[in-house]
Amino acid sequence: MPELPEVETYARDLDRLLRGCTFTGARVGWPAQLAGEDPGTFASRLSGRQVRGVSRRGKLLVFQLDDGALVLHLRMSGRPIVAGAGEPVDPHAHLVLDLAGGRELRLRDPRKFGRAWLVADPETVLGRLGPEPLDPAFTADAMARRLGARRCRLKPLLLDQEFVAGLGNIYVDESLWAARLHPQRRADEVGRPGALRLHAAIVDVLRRAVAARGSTLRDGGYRDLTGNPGEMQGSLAVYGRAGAPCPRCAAPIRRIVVAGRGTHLCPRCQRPRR
DNA sequence: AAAGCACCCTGTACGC
DNA sequence: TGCGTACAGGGTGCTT
Repeated sequence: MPELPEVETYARDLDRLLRGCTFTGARVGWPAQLAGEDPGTFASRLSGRQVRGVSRRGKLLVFQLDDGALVLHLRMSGRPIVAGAGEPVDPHAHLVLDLAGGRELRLRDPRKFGRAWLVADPETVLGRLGPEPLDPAFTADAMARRLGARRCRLKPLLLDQEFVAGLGNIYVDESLWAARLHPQRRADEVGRPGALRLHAAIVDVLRRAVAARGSTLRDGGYRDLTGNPGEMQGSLAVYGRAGAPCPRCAAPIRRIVVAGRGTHLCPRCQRPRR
């Protein structure tokens, strides 16, 4: 569930809470979440490591340690929680990392898709990610050039983390609506004007979503570290709004399936070709 | 290169 | 109310 804005919110809050803290142990309830590593080895390697800072790359959380890094991917249902060691542990918190001083970093993840890596160099996990959309290096010119080299549809291309890092289903749909581009348009057919609109739309949508601390679509959906919902859901134009009026032209929003993913668009603003 | 599918898991929403 | 089914904000691996 968490995309770039939600993970950015976690990273900022975790950095404030955990910078300077030391891990003292780990309990692993679902070993597959360690990507093959032995739980005992993981726990002993993590013990004694101090958190230098917490940041985000794409949809991944990066805990820079005094030696190496802990990288977390929350995938569909992951949510980090910082709690006192005495507080009741949610049955879905399969990964619990002990902190000196009586606190714990817990990973609540009902679907168990989340992954944790303890690596010497975070680039071993992050190395294939595409550009950061909120970084100045993500330019409209580069966007136009790279779109022109691809013949696939816009929707799966924007979901591809090697093309651009951090976008997921919500913010791809929102960006395509803002840019007035149909999700099934071929990337090399949008032209320079389309590429410039798409670049501006991605940056604008993500900036607003970060400022709003993410989108919470339903109960049981995204919550920040404290359990509070985001505020972006009220500003979404198309995602989850099938049948509701387009904010721009009032035509009913439509939901279709593109590349196996639910996709929301305005059939009037986003024509298959224009 | 691009597209389609199975798969990894469980909770929730919805139709009957 | 209970039950079956489809679907979910992510990603990988394989085949065509």
